[in-house]
Amino acid sequence: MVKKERMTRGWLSRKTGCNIETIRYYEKADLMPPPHRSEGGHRLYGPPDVRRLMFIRRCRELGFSLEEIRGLLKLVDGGEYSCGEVRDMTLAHADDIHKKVADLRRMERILKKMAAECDGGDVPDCPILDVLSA
Amino acid sequence: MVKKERMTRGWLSRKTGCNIETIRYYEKADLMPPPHRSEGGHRLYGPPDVRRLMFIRRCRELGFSLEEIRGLLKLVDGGEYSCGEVRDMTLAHADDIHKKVADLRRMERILKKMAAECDGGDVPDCPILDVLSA
DNA sequence: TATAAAATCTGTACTTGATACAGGTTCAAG
DNA sequence: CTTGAACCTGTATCAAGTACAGATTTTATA
Repeated sequence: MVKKERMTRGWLSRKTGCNIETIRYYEKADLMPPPHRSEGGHRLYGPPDVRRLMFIRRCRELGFSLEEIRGLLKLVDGGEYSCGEVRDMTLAHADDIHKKVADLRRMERILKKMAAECDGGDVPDCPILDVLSA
Repeated sequence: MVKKERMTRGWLSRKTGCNIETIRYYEKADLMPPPHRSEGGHRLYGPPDVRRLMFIRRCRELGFSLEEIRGLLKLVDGGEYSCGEVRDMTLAHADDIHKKVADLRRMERILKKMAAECDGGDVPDCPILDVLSA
């Protein structure tokens, strides 16, 4: 006998790691489609919803805005996705991230240097403002 | 005669690229110090404010919360902590940054890899979308 | 100098991307 | 058949801004 598990909002939340309230929010925000409902009005999902929500979550982690994700999903839903458009968005994001990494590494190095100077006993004259505001 | 340019909020906004309203917001949020005022009550800034605001902006771009930036600015402002405390906070921040760098590098790698798999044409099976929803 | 136009002032409302809570209903286990 | 967990809706809250309204100040032009 197969264990019949109801695929409710809580189930989807557990499957995806997405906050249960956020699922409702994404539905209202037109990222997730309105799901089927039980007799009593409870939301009922399925594996495709897991896939879609994972996609949304992954995109958020990668720094896409909900608006951008809506765009990506439209490509998915429409079936006529232009791979070039998706690639362009992706590369633009990758480029942003690359620049951020460079700055963060610079900042890390400076903070470590400050800490080292601080070890010596005198208050360091912090150069971090200069570096990041340049 | 030197052209005397009033260093108002609009000036600071133009110098830093920061939204003019956001400057007021940062003042209320204790990130920017209350500036001097003209006779009529208009805010008057100076070069140090440009430096500080640029720093805040860059930190935001790098993913620091206002709370974290407040912490960094306290280190920068100095005087409030013992040398040991400064060193500890600084190293903690450096550690945070190190983790952020690792995460961002991972994201960048994934995005680049996905883009590489994409030939840019109108192929109706975009690998990026597959990868993201997998 | 008078006055119009631009900039700024304060306070409040709206936005995004969630998350939390209140009070009521449905579901499933015992 | 009860009872508690899970779910429902709606609204409130949060962070980090952004926008607007109506009043005042500053600056430029006639």
